[in-house]
Amino acid sequence: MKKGDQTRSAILGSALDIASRHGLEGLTIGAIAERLEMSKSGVFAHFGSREDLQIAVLREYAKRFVDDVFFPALKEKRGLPRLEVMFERWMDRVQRVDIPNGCVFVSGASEYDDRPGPIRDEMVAVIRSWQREMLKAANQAKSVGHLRSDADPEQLLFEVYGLLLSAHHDARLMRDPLAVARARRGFARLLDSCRKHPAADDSSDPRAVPPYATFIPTNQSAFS
Amino acid sequence: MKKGDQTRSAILGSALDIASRHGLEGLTIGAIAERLEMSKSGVFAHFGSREDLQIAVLREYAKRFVDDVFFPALKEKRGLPRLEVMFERWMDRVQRVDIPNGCVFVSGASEYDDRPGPIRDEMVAVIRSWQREMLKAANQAKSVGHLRSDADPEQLLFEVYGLLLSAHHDARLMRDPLAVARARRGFARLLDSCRKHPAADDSSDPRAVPPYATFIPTNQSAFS
DNA sequence: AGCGAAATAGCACGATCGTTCAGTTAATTC
DNA sequence: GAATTAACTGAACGATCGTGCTATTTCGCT
Repeated sequence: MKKGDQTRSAILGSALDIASRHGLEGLTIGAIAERLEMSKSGVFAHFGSREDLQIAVLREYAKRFVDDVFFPALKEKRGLPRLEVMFERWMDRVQRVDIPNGCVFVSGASEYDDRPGPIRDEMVAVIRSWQREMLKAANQAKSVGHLRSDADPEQLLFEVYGLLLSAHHDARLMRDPLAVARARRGFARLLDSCRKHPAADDSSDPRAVPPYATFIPTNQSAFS
Repeated sequence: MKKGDQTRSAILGSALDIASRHGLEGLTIGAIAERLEMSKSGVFAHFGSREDLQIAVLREYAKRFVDDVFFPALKEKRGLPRLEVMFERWMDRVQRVDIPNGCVFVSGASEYDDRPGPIRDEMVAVIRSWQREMLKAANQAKSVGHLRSDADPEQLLFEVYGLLLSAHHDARLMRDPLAVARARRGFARLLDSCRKHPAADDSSDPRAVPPYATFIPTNQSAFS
C-alpha cells in the first residue's frame, strides 16, 4: 500500500470520528489536520475539495455501516431471522452511548433535508441503498411465509425505522436507558402484528387482523 | 410596545426561519442582520451573546409549537380524542414540505446529543416539557377508559414519536409523498392495539392482547 | 545511490464568524 | 421642544474557514 493511500484512510478515519460528533456539516479540514498533526493543505490535497471529502466520508460510513449491520445478517436464513438480526445489530450501534458517535444518517437527514446539492443526493442514494436491502429481507419474509400475505413490507420498514430514530433520540439526547428496550419491545410487537401465526388462519377472525397489515393505496397523495 | 421589543421579535422571527432551515448551530448573526437590513452589532445588542440568542430562538420555537399543536387539542375531550388531535396537528406541520422548515426539535436532537452545554440542556428541558403534556393526555386516555388497563403510555409515546420522526425523515429528506399517510396508518394501528374495544373483554382472549401492551420493567437497564 | 514522482509543508488570500467599542441617530420622557 | 435614554451604526479585532500556490521533504524504483 502506497503512502498516500494509508494517510488517505487515516484522514477518513479521523473525519468519520469528527463527522459522527459534529455532523458532516461540522466537519472541518483544520480539525482533521490538527488531530493527525499535519498541515491543512496536506489534508486538503487528498481530496479536491471539502465537498468531495464529505462525500468520501459519507461513502466510507455507509460501507462500514453495511459491513457491520447487514453483511452479518446474510448468514441467517431468509425471512424473519435475517430481518431480526439486522434490527438487533442496528440497535447495538445505538446502544453504545459511551462512545459519543451519533449516526451520520440520522444527523445528516436533518442537515441536508433542506440543503440541495451533491451531498444531499449522495445521502439519499446511500440511505435508499440499504433500505432496499432491508426491504428485500422483508419481502423474503413474506414470500417464505413468515409474514401474512396481506402484510405491507414498506409500511413495516417505515415503522421499524421510526423505532430506530426514536431510540436514537431517547438514548442519545434524552439519555434514557430504557430507549433501546422500548425499541426492541416495539419491534417485537410490530412483527407479531403481521406474523403468520401457525395457530391462526389468515383471514378468518377480524380481531386477529389489525388494520396495520393493509396496504396504503399508492395513488393517495399526502399533499392535500 | 417599545421600539426595542418589536425589533427584538423581528429578529426572533428571522432567526426562527433560518434555524429551521440550517439548524440552531447554523444560525448566524450576520445572516439575520442581512435579512433585516441592519448591522450585525445592532442585532447582537439585543442578546448578550450568540448562545443567548440561540436559547431565545429555541424558547420561541417551543412556544409556537405548543400554541400550534397542543393548545388547540385542549378543546377536545380528554383521552383519545385529545391525543389524536395532537398527533394530527403535529402531522400537519410535517406535511408542509413546500415551506422548507424542518423541525428544530428534530434537527436539534442530532446537533446537540453529543454537545453538552446550556443549549443542549434547554433543548432537553423543552422537549421534556411537551412530552409530559402528551404523556398526561395518554394517561387520561387510560384512566378515562379509552385504553386498556395494561397499556403502557410511555411505550405508546415512544412509538408515536418514532412515527413522527420517520415521517419527518421520509417526507423531507426522501421526498416520499406517502410518508404522512404511513405515519397516520401506524398511529391508527398503534392505538387499536391498546384500545379498549367495547366488544372485547380486557384479559380474556390472548390473541386480542398483543405483547405490546405489557410494561417494560423499570429496573431493566438498556446498557448491558 | 540517485533520480523522478508523489506527498506534504508553509504561507497567503478573501470571507465570514462572534464580539467589542466609540460614535451617531432615533425614540421616549419631562 | 429640550433633555435623556434607548437603539443602532461602522469599523476593527482575532479566529477560523476553504482554497490556491510554491517550496521542500519523502517515497519508490532502477
